[in-house]
Amino acid sequence: MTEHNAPSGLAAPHATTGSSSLLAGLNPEQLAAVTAPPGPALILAGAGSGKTRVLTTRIAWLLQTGQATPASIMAVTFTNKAAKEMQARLSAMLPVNTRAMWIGTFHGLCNRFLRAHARIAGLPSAFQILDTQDQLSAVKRIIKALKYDEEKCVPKQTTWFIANCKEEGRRPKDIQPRDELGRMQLTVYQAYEDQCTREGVVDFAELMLRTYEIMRDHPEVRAHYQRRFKHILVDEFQDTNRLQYLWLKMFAGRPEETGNSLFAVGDDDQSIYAFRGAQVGNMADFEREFRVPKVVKLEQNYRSFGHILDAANTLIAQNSKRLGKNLRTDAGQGEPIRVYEASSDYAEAQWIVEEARLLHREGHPLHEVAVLYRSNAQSRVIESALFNAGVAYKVYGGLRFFERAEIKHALAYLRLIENPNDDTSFLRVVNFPARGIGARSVELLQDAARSTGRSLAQSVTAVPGKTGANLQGFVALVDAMRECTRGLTLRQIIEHVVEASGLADFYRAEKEGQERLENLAELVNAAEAFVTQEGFGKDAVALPVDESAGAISEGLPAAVALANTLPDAETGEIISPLLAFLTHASLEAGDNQAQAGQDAVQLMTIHAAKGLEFNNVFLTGLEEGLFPHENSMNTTEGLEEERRLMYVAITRARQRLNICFSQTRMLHGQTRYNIKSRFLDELPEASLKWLTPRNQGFGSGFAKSYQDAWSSGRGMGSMVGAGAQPYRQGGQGGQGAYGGGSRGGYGGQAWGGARKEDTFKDLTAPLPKAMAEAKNEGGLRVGQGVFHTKFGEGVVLTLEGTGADARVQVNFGRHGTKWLMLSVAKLTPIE
DNA sequence: CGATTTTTGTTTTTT
DNA sequence: ACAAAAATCG
Repeated sequence: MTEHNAPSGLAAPHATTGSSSLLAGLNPEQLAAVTAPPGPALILAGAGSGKTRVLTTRIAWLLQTGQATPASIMAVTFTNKAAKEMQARLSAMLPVNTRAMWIGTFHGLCNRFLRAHARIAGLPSAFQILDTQDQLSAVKRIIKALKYDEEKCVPKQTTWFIANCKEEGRRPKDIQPRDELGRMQLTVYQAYEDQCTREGVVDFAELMLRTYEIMRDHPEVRAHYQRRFKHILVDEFQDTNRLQYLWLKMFAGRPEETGNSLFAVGDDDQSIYAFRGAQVGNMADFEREFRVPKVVKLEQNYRSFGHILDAANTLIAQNSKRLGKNLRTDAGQGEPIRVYEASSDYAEAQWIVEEARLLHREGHPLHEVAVLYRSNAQSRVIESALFNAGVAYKVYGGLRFFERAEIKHALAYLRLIENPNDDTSFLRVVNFPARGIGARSVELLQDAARSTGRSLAQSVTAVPGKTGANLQGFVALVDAMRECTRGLTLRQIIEHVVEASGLADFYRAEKEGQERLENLAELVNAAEAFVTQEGFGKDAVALPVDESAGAISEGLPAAVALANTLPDAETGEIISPLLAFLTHASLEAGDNQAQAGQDAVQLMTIHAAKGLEFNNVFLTGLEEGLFPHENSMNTTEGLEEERRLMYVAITRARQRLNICFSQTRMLHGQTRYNIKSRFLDELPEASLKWLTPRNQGFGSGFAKSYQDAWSSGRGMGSMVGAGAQPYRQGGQGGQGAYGGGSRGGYGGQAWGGARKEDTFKDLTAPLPKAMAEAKNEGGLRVGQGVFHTKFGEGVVLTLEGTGADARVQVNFGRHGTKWLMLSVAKLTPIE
């Protein structure tokens, strides 16, 4: 999203010609970054410090001052969105031929590289790209074929193992297995590689690794690219993994030999992708290995007000391994951060809805209101509340366009047209729509293919009888589609395949198939759009190895794209528009945002919010175990990454930040009692405004939320376990549209999962014994907040026994869950 | 073989 | 709670 140069949303100055105006409006830090002398540069760019502006201005400045030609520039990003934005901003700044530059994602550029060097790479020129789903199904297939126990050699973990190996640059031959599992995984890895080679497919990690290896092993190729790309710029450098760093080093070469400049922009405090292999250490390594003369720090923030930055700075200061950076602003303190403690996730959502409405009434557009959460599961209750209140909202994340089942089915047929030996695609659609080819037939076919080392399509004649005939029928169908679509436009090809495959008929017959039909129609549109506006084949275009500065791109696109064919650099083969589109579909999963531009509250995970900014932010679920997440809070590294995530979340807000948490929350069908997140304690008290009393007990919070829920006539499912009186009435409320009440009311799970048999449907039944007991034992009840001299704040989960035997289970958050004897432990109720 | 029922597994995610 | 994958039945 656009980074503004003032919290008020002041737009960047218009670009004109002349480098002086290009640089106008930059602060001294930004200016130093943009005009850094040739050689390695590391820019430590804080949140909202104008990072994208610096990156694009740097390129423009290099071009304008004649230090670089377009063809000598490579700019690498992680997402297609970032690459597109860079391209767009650059074109707005300068009348420049961005086609001559290599601007794209790591994987997009690798794809471009490998298409140009398919032969050296040992790949068919029409190689296809496996996504994560395809990869998993391929690995599953291999594990089954090897007759390994899926309990021991878990498919998902094995794909993770393979990806990790590749990201460390390790091929099967480089690996020494240590144990049984390692040996199994290695065997699968080897078989997977063989299978990918046989089918002519590569996965994402393979794109990177194969490009790296070619650069490493082919001096003439390496020399060419090192000679060509004098300026390599990298965005979000803190997110690079080991292989990506090696890859960059390979393109840059030794600076003293090549004279190339590697310009890296990143923020170690916003490193939130260690879980998928990102190595923040690459920043420090880069500084050391390349002897970066001076790290430029962009600490002037143009986004948020003072209280928000104070909170962010104070929080992140508690992390140990940092390059060190402190954000500052000229914008004044602004409003304090508001903190709200809710009694339940439901009440939390309710509060957010009310506040969002209030903001809307005050004139804030809804798209300037964002609700952020740690995990996707949290969105549901918020969506419900917004929906019931009639407030427009939009959820980001989830299934993307090209990941939808019907789209993947259609793409599988298209891929088979392009490459009949793509077994993954074959298996996906061989019996979809159903055509009498069951699991047994497929197994026979796989056995036949395995014994001859051929593809499934090549082996159909080896299966005898009726099943064999069915299989041959399927192959004939695909062959017929290939024949019929020869010479057609991309649009016609897809339309034909959707009909001829039977997909259209299948979904027309389905009750719920309407949406899927619409998506298939949308696929045709996407293809059409790809051919026309995207300037077809951007990703698939192969550029001659010996092209000279910019010359190649000048006349090429218009003439050749119209012909819908492009010559391959080396082989002279034709790259079809279909192949180009399939590549596009693999590398760009497609937006999942419907109705863009509609004014709606923005719902997303904190990860998804990185790089975005909003006037009003609601940060939800600040509870121990949820944020920081329980799976990450037991190691220092894990906790520090969670803290960086919190830092990212805070710095999304321009004007108003609201943080909320809840005493109870439904998770996996059980009510959980959490205590507030330690991150709240790590924020400066002076920047916070508590809307609810500190240390408020469960009871008083409940009273309010009960009123809210009851007056709006909604269910009480998540509030069970509060007081006696609302208990019954709440059940009746539960018959309404929402909250799970319509499915037989609340069950025993409301008791922290301790009692499985407490499910009762009679809403007039007397209170369960557990509740009566709980209410009186030492003045404690389930959900009660307590204070312990050693463990600090906690929440009562379970009460057992009476009198001297009375025991209580308490969740103390970071100190874990403890069983305590009431007669021994010093517990003070918090009210 | 194909539909129905049971079991399972649920942090974050781009390419 | 809830969806997707696996197991089981006609």
